[in-house]
Amino acid sequence: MASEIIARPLVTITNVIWSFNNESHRPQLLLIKRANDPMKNHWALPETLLRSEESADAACIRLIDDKIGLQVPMSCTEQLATFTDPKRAVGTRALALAYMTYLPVTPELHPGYGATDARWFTLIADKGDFVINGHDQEFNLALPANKSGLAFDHPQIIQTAIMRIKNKLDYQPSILRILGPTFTLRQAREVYAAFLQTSADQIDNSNFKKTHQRLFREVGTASMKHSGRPPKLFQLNF
Amino acid sequence: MASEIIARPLVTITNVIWSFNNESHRPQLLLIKRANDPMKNHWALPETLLRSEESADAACIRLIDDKIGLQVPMSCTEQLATFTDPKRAVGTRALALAYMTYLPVTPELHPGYGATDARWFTLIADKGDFVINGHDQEFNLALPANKSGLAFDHPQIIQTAIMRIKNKLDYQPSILRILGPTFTLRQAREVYAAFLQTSADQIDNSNFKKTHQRLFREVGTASMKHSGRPPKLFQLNF
DNA sequence: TAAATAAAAGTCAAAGATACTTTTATTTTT
DNA sequence: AAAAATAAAAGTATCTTTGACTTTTATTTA
Repeated sequence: MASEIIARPLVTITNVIWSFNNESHRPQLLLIKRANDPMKNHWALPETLLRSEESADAACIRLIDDKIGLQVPMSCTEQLATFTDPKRAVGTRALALAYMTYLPVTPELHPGYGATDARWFTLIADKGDFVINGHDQEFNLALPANKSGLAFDHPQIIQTAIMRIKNKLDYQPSILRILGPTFTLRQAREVYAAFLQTSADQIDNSNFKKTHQRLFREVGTASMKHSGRPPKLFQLNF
Repeated sequence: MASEIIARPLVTITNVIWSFNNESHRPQLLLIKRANDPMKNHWALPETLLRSEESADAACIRLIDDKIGLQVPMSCTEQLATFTDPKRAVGTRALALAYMTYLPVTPELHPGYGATDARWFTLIADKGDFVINGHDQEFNLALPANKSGLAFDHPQIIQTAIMRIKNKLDYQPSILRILGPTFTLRQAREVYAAFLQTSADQIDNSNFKKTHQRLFREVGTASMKHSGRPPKLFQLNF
């Protein structure tokens, strides 16, 4: 068995970075426009190459610092899955070690580090499909990767991310970290609604509180500028 | 930024292979005794190196064929997680792409392919810890990797596998595939009991059926040799 | 000060889970 | 062959959780 058939692949850390859009009240994710080949000028998930003396966790934290200048703790990041199709990258063998990051803030974006542009794309539902929308274009994630316009197998990675979040909604909704350290029940319902493909007011506030109260605790009352009774503030229990 | 700092790691496919022990009525997993360095003579999970033109899924199927001579479909295998600590292997950089396989049979084991021995170890609970037991020794998975006697970070990988199985027990108990194509409710309860650290008769049969019946369907009645009413046979719905 | 608003808090019936009992189909013992 | 033992299915009653809906409360706006 010749040793040259053993793979020594490149390993890209590919990160699905989520935050919350306070205007549209929707979750959003970060895409960058690639400055270089392969897939130059295509929109893609932020990536970096794993380095020799670095764990994937550390590379993921470094990626976030490089792309958006934020030093986040590991607690807002988790491993998603590893994508290994030998043809997923063109011309070279590269594994994608996919991560997810829940940002508690929505920072201003500055292109750089291999990107000519960087934007937030909001998650919307369209006839049962998930679509990410922003910056005068949108990508339907149900389309095959090469049809969608997104680079590589990134539509599939994002789809996997969405499904993971959806599955965890009822026992460990880490996605709520995008709302910051504290949040109202309405905000939580807005996030849930996006992943369940419904609207926040289809989810009854009282029932939502009853069925999820083990997951968060009350930490005070918000001082709202809008009319109506001020909402209570909650914090995740985990 | 010098290009030599970019990692070109080896990638091992590391597989937690489960089957059911019909004597002890317990789930068991496969360990091999390593024939070569690193970690020569240590018990370890079966592994293989990813090849250049091969997906990780394909490598995992190949590993099972090499180690136990079985051609299994992808449906009995799933990706677990990727372990990337730069110090997890000695002397070289190697990622472990961990998988789980649920074997519907318990084949005879024949050492070979880098192993001087290969055995089934049954999963048992000991004061809240999980322990794997067999072949006149046992490994406590709660101990730090280097204390347990198992190679590399394999105790941590097995622990991750157990937790994944436990979390899926109530919505997609793929682990029941180790019982073969059909199974009785008692057998299912035996598997559940092992991961929930209790005994099968602590789980009420009638209630178990009611709360899990959406997951399996009746496909007939077993012809049992033992005394008592013959049990019904079930099949997974997914 | 009254109306409008938004959210919390409460109610009640239906569905689901849990502890427990009874019945049924089989083997073993007498 | 009948009775006892066994193991599993099937059934029952109570308690808990969920889900649709109503009422109350705290705030802003008219």
